[in-house]
Amino acid sequence: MRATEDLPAGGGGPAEGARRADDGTPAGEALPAGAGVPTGEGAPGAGQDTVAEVVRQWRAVYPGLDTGPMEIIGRINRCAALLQQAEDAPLGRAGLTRPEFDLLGALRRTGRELTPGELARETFSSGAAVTKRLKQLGARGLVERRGDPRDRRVARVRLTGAGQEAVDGVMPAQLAHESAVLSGLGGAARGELAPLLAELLGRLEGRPGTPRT
Amino acid sequence: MRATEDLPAGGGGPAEGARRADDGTPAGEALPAGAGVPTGEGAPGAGQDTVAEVVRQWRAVYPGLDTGPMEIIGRINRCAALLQQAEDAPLGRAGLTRPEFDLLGALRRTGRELTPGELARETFSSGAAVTKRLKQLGARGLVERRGDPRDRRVARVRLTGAGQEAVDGVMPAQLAHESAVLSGLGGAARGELAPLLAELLGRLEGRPGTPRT
DNA sequence: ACCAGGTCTTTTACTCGTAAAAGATGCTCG
DNA sequence: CGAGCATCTTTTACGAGTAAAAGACCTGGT
Repeated sequence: MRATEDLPAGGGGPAEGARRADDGTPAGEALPAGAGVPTGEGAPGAGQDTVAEVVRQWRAVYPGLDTGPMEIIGRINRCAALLQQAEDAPLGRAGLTRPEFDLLGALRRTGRELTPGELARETFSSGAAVTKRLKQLGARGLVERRGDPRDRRVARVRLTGAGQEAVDGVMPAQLAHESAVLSGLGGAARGELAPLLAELLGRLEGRPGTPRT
Repeated sequence: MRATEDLPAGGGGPAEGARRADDGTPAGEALPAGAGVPTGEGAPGAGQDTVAEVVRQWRAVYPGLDTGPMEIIGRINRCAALLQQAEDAPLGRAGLTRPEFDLLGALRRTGRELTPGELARETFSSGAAVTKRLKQLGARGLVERRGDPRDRRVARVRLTGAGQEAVDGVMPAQLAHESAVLSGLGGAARGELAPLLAELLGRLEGRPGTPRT
């Protein structure tokens, strides 16, 4: 997760490697956030996820440890990974990657010009990454840049007409696609997940949250 | 996304790019999964997450669209991104990245020798990535490989004593760290999240789920 | 005015992961 | 038996992201 997103996918902002892109996570560290248990496995039934089996294996190895956190964190990580693969079909059709869409989306939702630095913060990515993406999106005619007259260090980036059309053309399909991915989830579950995740995310964001370079 | 994990983090398996993050998410596509709203924002209070603000912006732009999916998917992506940054402190201290830990963890939890292909499936990463990690972990003396006598195409990988010590030394700290990250989340919320995420993950994994190369 | 220090963006060097091709075996079937 | 195809792993080529340094530009104090 990377941590990239801009919202049709539900929310936040820019990409990440969730990223992760992974980041996914860059050269961070590597705790056990949920290795799957892709191998055969006995249980046939529904409702079995790979994380459950991995947790079972770990408990057998370390009977004394509390594996509770794995069941939440591992699942979030795994869900994010699968969602990012499944989620991006409409974007791919439009010839956009998620980080690119996140950037365009930030401009569209805020409705104003943004500087590269602001875009980096909105999309939770590094300034260097934004520079590269702007170069590509500019070459494709989706964004324009002009210098700020007041402060010549600063650039101001805005969507072109084609850029806005691209976002407006993809967004409905993206939201519909995400809706489809979540279908099959009981209505009750859907209603409960959002607030619970909001609480968790609020806590996580409370801490400074490792600002980007 | 990346999307790498092996469990202490809660779950699933290997990385992803998340990323991989990914992003994160590798070169997938880019729906709006939750661009943050890092900018000022008016609301001061607690319980405000960045995704909420992004959703608000999108709704203002597209009043007719159902932004519900964003509130779940965007938050999952953003949580995964933040968790992967916050989560890996103990691993870093041990000199391991998460993908490396995922690999070692797969060997530890299964308790047997695995082939590179099996490791790739367990850790949800590509075979090429496993090859590279095995080279590094082998050079550090954490894993050993020997040829399978029956089938010389196949390699068999196992933890060395040092490798097992590394996992056993880090795992408790990692779980404790993850527990700390989740503290602050009400006990009720903690109890509800795991089964809800399990249901979602089960659905997501039901589909083939883009097998790795 | 000048200069030390800070801000904003881009560039550079590097790492990591992937996809696709290449190698090396094993297996089946005529 | 051996040709052709499948399987397992590694290699190659490349794209993307990051951190850190470099550039360019403001600003406040003296």
